Amino acid sequence: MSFKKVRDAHQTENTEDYLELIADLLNQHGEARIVDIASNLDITQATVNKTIKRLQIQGYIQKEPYRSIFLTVKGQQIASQSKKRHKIVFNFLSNMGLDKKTAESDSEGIEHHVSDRTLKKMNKFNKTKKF
Amino acid sequence: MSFKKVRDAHQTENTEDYLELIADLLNQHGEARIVDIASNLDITQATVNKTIKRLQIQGYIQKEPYRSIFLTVKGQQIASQSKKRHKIVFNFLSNMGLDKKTAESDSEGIEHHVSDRTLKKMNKFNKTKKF
DNA sequence: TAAAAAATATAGCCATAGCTATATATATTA
DNA sequence: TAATATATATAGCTATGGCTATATTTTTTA
Repeated sequence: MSFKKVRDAHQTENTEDYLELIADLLNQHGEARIVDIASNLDITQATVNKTIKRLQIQGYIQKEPYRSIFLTVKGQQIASQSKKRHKIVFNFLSNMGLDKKTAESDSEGIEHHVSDRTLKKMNKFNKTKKF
Repeated sequence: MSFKKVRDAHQTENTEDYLELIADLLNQHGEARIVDIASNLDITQATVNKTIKRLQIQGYIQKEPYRSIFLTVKGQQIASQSKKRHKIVFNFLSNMGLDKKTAESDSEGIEHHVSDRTLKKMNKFNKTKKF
């Protein structure tokens, strides 16, 4: 076993969740606001504000004070990769016969822990219905 | 989406990893020591010591100062449930055609994010090779 | 058994992600 | 436009899990 740097992994997870959500909000509403993120993640705006600051420092997002949020190229890349992974996992779970709700909530957790190898198998199965 | 209490989830993950590992060490070597846990998890003994203290306070393990670690009934229950989940996920990934190494490392991450519903599907597939 | 080595414990540091309470800025509406 | 409502920001608190450095205890070995 090797759980090395689980802490880092968790931060990466959190980062990916934020970026994916921000991308969704931008697509759906043309803008991503702190309130929206807070309500989606079911946490307070203060917490979101703090994390947004970190994401900004780390170069994933671009933002002016009191203005809404945009993704940098770096942020967009992470968001689209995450989205892609998410979709593959979601479709795979659906193809296993799971209901939408379960497939959705499980895929949110699982997407961050699936290697490229495994993802490829899932993707192949989604397309061919065979392993 | 609902990532409610992700932080709590992460602590649960960590707890499960520790308890599962402690159970393994007890089975394999008759005792679970802080050094062993540290080397297995690739973290320092000081960190393990601190977490062990939390697990003790939370009633998962029993331990005297400078002595090795034992699981309480509560701790054993979590450990065996985790182990069971882990095995199902590992077998499922193996049955998908993934190599041992990938199946092992992916299952460690995934086991904490699989609902009972999904677990059942995996288990059924492991037994019947059908969904 | 006394010295050396190994294991455990503790103190004190950092970063993160939660929270509440409060201040400030922006947007809405009367 | 002025008042109100909404959104954002900040301060300060908690708990966690990392770390290093250092003390203490236990075990091993010379």
